[in-house]
Amino acid sequence: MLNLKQDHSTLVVLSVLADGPSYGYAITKAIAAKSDGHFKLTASGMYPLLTKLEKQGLVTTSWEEVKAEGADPDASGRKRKWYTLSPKGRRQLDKHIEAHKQMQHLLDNFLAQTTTAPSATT
Amino acid sequence: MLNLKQDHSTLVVLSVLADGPSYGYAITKAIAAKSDGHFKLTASGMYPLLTKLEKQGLVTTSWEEVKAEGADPDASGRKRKWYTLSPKGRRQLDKHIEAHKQMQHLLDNFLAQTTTAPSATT
DNA sequence: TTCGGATATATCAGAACTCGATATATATGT
DNA sequence: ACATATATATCGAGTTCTGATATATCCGAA
Repeated sequence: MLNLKQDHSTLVVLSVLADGPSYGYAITKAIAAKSDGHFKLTASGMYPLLTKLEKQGLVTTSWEEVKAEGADPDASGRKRKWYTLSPKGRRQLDKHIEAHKQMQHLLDNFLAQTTTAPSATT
Repeated sequence: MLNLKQDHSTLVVLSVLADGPSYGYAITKAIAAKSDGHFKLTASGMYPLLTKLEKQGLVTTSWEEVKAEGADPDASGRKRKWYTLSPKGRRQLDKHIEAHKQMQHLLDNFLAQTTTAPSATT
């Protein structure tokens, strides 16, 4: 189970939001599901990141009340904060994917230049 | 010019040392050269990292005096601290490469699951 | 011969990041 | 009634990041 750092978190969260609006808790679950349980982004990584994305204008937000089944319509239930990918966020996602591909390419090239393998012409 | 973070720095530095012993300044130059000028690891990232690798037993070190051409043999010239990859470091490099490949694989899979591309069946 | 740029190692400090723990509250299943 | 899941959010100790600073030698050009 790999804990994601900010760079990867950003890529992955924006990618999840590219599927449609979602909220913190659900994004956490989506990341675990889509990575087949390999990626983990906990609440203490998620919420500060989402706040940052909002400040950068990559996502827009709105609150929604989650009413319990047959609950008093006037009672205030649990709240969800929805995040929607903005056009700027969409472009940023594409940039992140590009950057990620480039990094892969450069790193592969870098490692290929060396006797990276232990030995054995055996 | 991409500034390397610790994970990538470690991979890249160990990889350079797999070619043979080297020292901080030369490793900096080697990273720039081998990445075709794309990777950058500055002194303030390099030396703390090398110290860490030494503490972890991934590299061994030794000092060497760099004598000036025809200099007084008793005069103390500039010093170099050489770093040599240890067997443990060699194994760690292999692990890092594996981890890096796995991350690539997982991330590619993750991104492939989504409508990541902007649009256009064009 | 003096001066600047390259070589060489290293730390500092403010900022940003990490991550388990904590806080708060509602919803659901047993 | 109680545990677990849903849901958002912050705290704080520790780590990492990065430009700036410190120190000193070497070398070539003016």
